[in-house]
Amino acid sequence: MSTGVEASRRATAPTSPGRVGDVRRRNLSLILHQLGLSGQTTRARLAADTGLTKASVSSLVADLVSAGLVMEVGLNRAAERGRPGLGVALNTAAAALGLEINVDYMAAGVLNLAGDLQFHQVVEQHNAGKDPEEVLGRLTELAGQALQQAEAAGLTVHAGGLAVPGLVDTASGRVLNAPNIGWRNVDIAEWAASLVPEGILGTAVFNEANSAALAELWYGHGRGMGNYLFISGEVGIGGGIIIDSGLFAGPGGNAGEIGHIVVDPEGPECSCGGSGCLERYAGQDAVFVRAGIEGGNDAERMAALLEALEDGDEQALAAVRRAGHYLGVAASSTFRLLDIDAAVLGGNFATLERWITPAFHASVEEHAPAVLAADDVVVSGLGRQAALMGAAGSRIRTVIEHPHLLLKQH
Amino acid sequence: MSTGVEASRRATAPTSPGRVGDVRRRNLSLILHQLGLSGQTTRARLAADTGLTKASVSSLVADLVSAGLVMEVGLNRAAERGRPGLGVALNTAAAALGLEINVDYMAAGVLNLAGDLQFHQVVEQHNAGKDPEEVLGRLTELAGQALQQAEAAGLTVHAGGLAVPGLVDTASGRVLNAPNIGWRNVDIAEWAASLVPEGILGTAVFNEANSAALAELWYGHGRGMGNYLFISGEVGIGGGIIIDSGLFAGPGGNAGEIGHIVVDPEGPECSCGGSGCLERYAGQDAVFVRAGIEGGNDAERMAALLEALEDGDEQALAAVRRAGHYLGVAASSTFRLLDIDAAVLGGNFATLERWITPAFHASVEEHAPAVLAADDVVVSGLGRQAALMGAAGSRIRTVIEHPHLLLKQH
DNA sequence: AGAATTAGTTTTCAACATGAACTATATGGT
DNA sequence: ACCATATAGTTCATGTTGAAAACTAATTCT
Repeated sequence: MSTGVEASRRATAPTSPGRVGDVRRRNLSLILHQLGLSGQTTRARLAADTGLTKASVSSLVADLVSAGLVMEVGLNRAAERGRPGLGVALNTAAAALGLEINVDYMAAGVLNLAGDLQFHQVVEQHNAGKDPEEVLGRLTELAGQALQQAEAAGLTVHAGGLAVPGLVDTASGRVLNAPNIGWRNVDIAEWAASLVPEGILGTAVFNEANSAALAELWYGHGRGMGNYLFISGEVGIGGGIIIDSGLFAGPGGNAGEIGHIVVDPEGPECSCGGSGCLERYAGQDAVFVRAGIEGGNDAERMAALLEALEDGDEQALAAVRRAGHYLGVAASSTFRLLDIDAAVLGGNFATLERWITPAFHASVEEHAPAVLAADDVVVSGLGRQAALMGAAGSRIRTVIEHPHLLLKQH
Repeated sequence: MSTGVEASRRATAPTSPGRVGDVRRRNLSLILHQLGLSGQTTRARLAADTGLTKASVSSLVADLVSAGLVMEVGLNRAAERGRPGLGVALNTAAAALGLEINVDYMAAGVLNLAGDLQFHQVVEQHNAGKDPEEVLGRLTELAGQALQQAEAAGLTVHAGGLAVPGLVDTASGRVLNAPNIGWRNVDIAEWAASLVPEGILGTAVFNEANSAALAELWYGHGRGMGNYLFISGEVGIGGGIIIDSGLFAGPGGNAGEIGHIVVDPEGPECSCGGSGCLERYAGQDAVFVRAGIEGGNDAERMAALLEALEDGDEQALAAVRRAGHYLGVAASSTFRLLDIDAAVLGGNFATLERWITPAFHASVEEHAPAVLAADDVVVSGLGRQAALMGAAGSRIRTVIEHPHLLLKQH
């Protein structure tokens, strides 16, 4: 007697036929997924944990081993009676390349199947207004170094992911509009295709905030949270919506743009053409102006703001409190609209944590009381690795969800 | 060479093993889904449309016929050469019961697999503050009449769906909080279980606005839209988010509560405990007060408002324009946040269409320019049938997505 | 009447997970 | 030492499933 759960957690009806082979694809993925949860384990335990039979697990694991996704790691002493199992684990030699282009830096790193960031390099560099070809050229170099290191360490890089601060069309590999670096309708599919020579899965483009939101979910403080709004304070304000332990990307793949929620219908015009957007109240520039901080590049101004806050400068404190207040307004609306009850703050908001979260909390309590528990606001600990790890992690997930793409036979 | 679509349209990794039999379940559903699109067709065309082989289609259709979900409808003259196909179609004798409890009426109807509303009855009745047992008792009577009519017409009612104006827990069959009828934490699972005697799928509870949003998608003006925000103006303001032709229900099943988006951070307190909520600006009571309409029940006041608007009463016009303006603020935020670009207005907002949509459009153009095309705001035509059809339709979808539940053997 | 064309069924086959039987390797008690 | 017991992993027969191809059926065109 069901009361209809299946109708609320909607799984849309299939539009393509199921083949017998789909079952194996699903179970290959299931094994990888379970290995991600269990770490090192044995075939017998995998069978018990997944509900598959021992026979099936053995067969599936054999395929995954020959695809280089799973490795055998000697005996697994269970310290109990019976024959000890042979240890199996995700193959740490399988990896994905993660890249990020941001306003004042670019970064590259290599993430293995188990989620360990193996190499990571950040290059400070101003990318705003630069020619995309030039920026991509330098990124190619940086990626090449990372790939070389990976190869030297015996890793196989199966895919790449690039995070950029703006709207992207992941499907076609284009950056639609990245205002903060001045890119508009840049097609990087061709560039991406040649980037990872061995990676038969190619290189995909992602939105920076969405990538960071996923990085928190998989590798950061969002682990185990399942549902939250990630708010990224870079030059603009980005966001990522995590629902049921997955990204809610929206129909076009660009949901989560919390920076252009209207927080005051009578508010000032925004660069997006609208008015009263959150970004005009809690964006980096808005806060600097309110705090009376002038001159220097972004990093210098942020340093000056932090110093002023440490010194108890009333103008700086008020500016940050105001940002937190409006951030809370936008978050309240989002919580109510999407039925979620937690937030993760990243980017500058993580840096400003001490001063911004009290105002944020108070504002949410005012506008959407009883939604947020005290410990449901978490601050990112991933820093500048977040977007890059999310982009690479998305590709790792692609491998975990579609391992059959890497099987030799067929 | 993929650029990673599969990573953006996230399909979370499986957590349960796939069996060979799952393939058939999926293909049974695929056939029903295609029949819903095609109407009457033939096995050969089904094979061409779905990608399955003719042999598989024949076998699947045979199962569905014996389950009473598909019927053969004589020859299908194609007016071309070759052997004519045997017509097959969704069995119009398979149906679901739809029910709605609202503030000042309750309704019942029976919807068949093809989406035709067979019986439909509305009873004007004030339910606010009444004892749930009493209301459910009267609804049982109404449902009984509908079921009797259905039986007399030879229909088989497989499941039921009830829409209520408030937060529900569909999984456990409870109404968590329905402020406008005064229900709080009412467990109706037991009542629901005994409602549809033959229906082995039971009766499920849904949120009224979400149900109405789905009704628009399947049977109303939302057909073919795929992505939109449905805004329901009843006593409160509800909403439903349709993404990729499915309901985005959120983690708890109650997403879409657009009525409590903050449209003015300095705004008045709301009954929800927050402040500046949309409902305080565009809710029924707020509009009546602004328009200077007093006395009478809701229906009478709405009639008075419409008369005043027709007469060109400036106060009434301003009140409705103001509601449209703030509705546009909340919609703008939603569009940006969720990356959607269309809206469907239902309930009172459909009634007030002529006066409210110009202000709505202007407001969206001001706060989120270039998001909305002129023809991307649509008005519901389903009226009081919307919620009921959505609730029944959700159960019809359950059958279409899980037809194996109704197969005799196994 | 016969060729052409389309619909639908039957037959054969390969992929796949299951379940049971079997082999392999450990521990613990006597 | 030896054997019962327990656990790990493999082998093999079986049932379900859709694909592919051959086949039968029904209609139109010439």
